[in-house]
Order: sequence, then C-alpha cells, then structure tokens
Amino acid sequence: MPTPSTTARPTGRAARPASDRLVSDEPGIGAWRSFLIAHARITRRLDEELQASHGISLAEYDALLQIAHAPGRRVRMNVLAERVILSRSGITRLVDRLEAAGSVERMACSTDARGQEAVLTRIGLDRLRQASATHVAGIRRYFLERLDGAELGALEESLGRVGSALEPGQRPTHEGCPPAEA
Amino acid sequence: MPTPSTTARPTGRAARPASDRLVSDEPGIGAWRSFLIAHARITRRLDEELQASHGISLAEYDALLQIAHAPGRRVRMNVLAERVILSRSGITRLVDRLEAAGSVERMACSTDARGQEAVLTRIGLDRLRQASATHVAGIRRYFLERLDGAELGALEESLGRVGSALEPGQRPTHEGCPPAEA
DNA sequence: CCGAGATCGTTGACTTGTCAACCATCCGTG
DNA sequence: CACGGATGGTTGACAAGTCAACGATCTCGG
Repeated sequence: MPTPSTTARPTGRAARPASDRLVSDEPGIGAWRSFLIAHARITRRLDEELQASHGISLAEYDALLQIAHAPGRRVRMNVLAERVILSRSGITRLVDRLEAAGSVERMACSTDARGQEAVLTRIGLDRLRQASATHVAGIRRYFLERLDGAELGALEESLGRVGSALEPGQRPTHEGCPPAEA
Repeated sequence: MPTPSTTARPTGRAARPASDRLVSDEPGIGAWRSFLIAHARITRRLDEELQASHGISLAEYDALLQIAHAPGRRVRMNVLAERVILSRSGITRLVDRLEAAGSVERMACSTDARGQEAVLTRIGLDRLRQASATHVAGIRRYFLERLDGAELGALEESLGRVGSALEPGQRPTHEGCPPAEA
C-alpha cells in the first residue's frame, strides 16, 4: 500500500439532501477513520526517522528484524515474504537490496534445492541493532506513550481479532464472498 | 509506503543471551503489532475488492470521496493532496488517472490563476456511489462486525488521540526530536 | 509600482512494489 | 521409476508514489 489512504474528512458532516448522502454515517465509521489516519501518520513518521538516522526503510528494517528473529538468523524467502507481507517478487527485490548493502547473504537451502535462504550478516545485525533504538523510540513516542495500559490491552485484543480473521489462506471471504459486481 | 510492513513475529520470544536481544519485549508492543497486521490485511482486502468489482483502487476511491464531500464537489489539488495523504506530484498523477477515466475534470481556479480544481463529474459521482456499496460492505465485514460498540468507541478515542498528535504542521518532534544518529 | 520570495501544479528521473511468465525442483500416483 | 502437477525464486514489463527542479503566479515591503 503505497502510501495508504485515509478517508479523512476534517470534522464536520455537512447535512446534505438524502439523495446526496455518500457514505456512511454508519456508527463506528469514526473508529475506522481514526484507524486509518493513525496508521498513515505513524508509519510515515517512523519511516522518515529510520531513513534519516540509518538510511534504511521501514520495510528493510522489518525484514532484517524477521531474519534476526528466525532460528539461525536465516529464513526461506518464502516465509520471509509472508512475514513482511510482500509478494514473492517483492521479497526477491528487497533481499537484493539488503544483499547489495551487505546486510544479508543469500545461501542455498540444504534441504530443498529450489530454496534460497536469506542469512543475516554481522553487518546486518549491527545495523539492525542501531536502527532498533530509533525505531523503538519512535513507536514508544508516537504510540505507546499516548495510550495507557488498559487501552493497549484493548487494542491488542480487538485488532488482534480483526487481523487474524484475515490470515492468508482463509476459506471464508476469499474469492466467493465479495459479491458486489455492478 | 506501499504495502506497509509488520514486524510480525509469530508468537514466541526465544530466550536468547542478552547481547542478542533485539527488540522490545516492551509491554504494549503486541498492541502495536496487531495494529500493523490488522491494517495491512484489511486495506489489502478492501483494495482487492474495489479493484475487482469496480476497477478502481482504494486511493482513487478515497480521492473521489474527498472531492464529493467538498462544497461544490470541487477541491484544489493542494487540499486534496493533504486530505488523501499524498505528495503534490502524487495528487497530480492520481487526478490524471481519474480525469482520463472521466470521473473528474480539471478546471482553473477562479480566484487564483495558478490553481487548479478537481471537479467531480456526473460519471465520477455514479462510480463513487456504486463503489461505495462495496467499500462500506467491506469495512463492515472486516472491521465493524468483528468489534462491539464499546470496542469501537475505545478504538476511536485511542487512535484518534494518537493520530491527531501527528497532524501535519506540528511543532514537537518534527525535525529536532528524533535524536538518534549513530 | 516593483522586485524578492513564497506557493501552485506539473514534469523527469527514480524507487519500490505488483503480476504474469519462466525454469528448476519437489512430490504423489500409477 | 517416471511423469504431471504443485511450489520456489527470479525476471520483464508495468503501476503508483517520491523528490528535485521548473515556470507561472501571488504577495508584500519599500
């Protein structure tokens, strides 16, 4: 998502004739809008900070982090793609960049000849460590600090439910469900 | 940021030597992760549905909606860019597409000769109306329906606070704050 | 009135992601 | 064992966004 979009209308609804009503005064839509705006602004900020301080993008940071967390600090491209939510070609290109930067090496997978693994290098680990400070500070500053414990718990619970309902490889609502066509 | 990234680690922390600890067992980080995952998955799904049913992207939908909501169904490029969270060049290109599709017209601004306004056409309005059904249904299905009233209220309140703290044109933490450099 | 500087929208060059096509390899069945 | 279909990763062509630079216009102090 490219830079995500918002549906952010400053504040007021404008009391138009009914035939003119376009979207949802559906209750709850306000929550949806807050969700979008918060996400767009925070991630943009975090990305800028990471870029400015360490010259890596949020996506790259995320990939490094995923690799670092994997056992042996190595992951199949496959798996990595799913973890960072990228297409397979997307991951190929992202790892290309990381490799060019010396943060990662590609190694053939020992158990599957068509597989490649992305392996974190020493340099990559160091970079990740440094960037980590910036990143976590950002999350804290823009997100954690503005929410109290109860709110964080509630957020985790609610959004966790919403998110896991859409886990890849889901039967309901993948192809058949969105019925609208006209 | 294109498709956003996640920092999604499946579940476990792995009990590594301290020197190896990379990120945050910071309490609350779980909430952050849910937030990212939920956003990535929902917006991706909504975009797919919009694309499949009406051939427009989420960004385009959002822009149409913003224009439709503006008085006279017309907006300065300027303003539109800010509302959909896009750079100025980004908005130029987006409106190019909408115009090519006949959904929007560009008209010179009467009060400022350097200005352009994007004006919604009849066709654009119709398209928006149709797409709206799909879009709102999606939001309902993936978001609203999985949350009860209290949760929606809490979400709106919490995320609203977080989001508005980062409104564009903010003094604190714009340039000086992110201190990390090394 | 005028000229310096800000603001508006567009454009060119580039980045980062997607999809479709491809080849290599794996696996289950006959 | 062999072969047909799934799966894994890369690649080419493209989509959509960014930034820097530009020309046109606005605005204001002198």
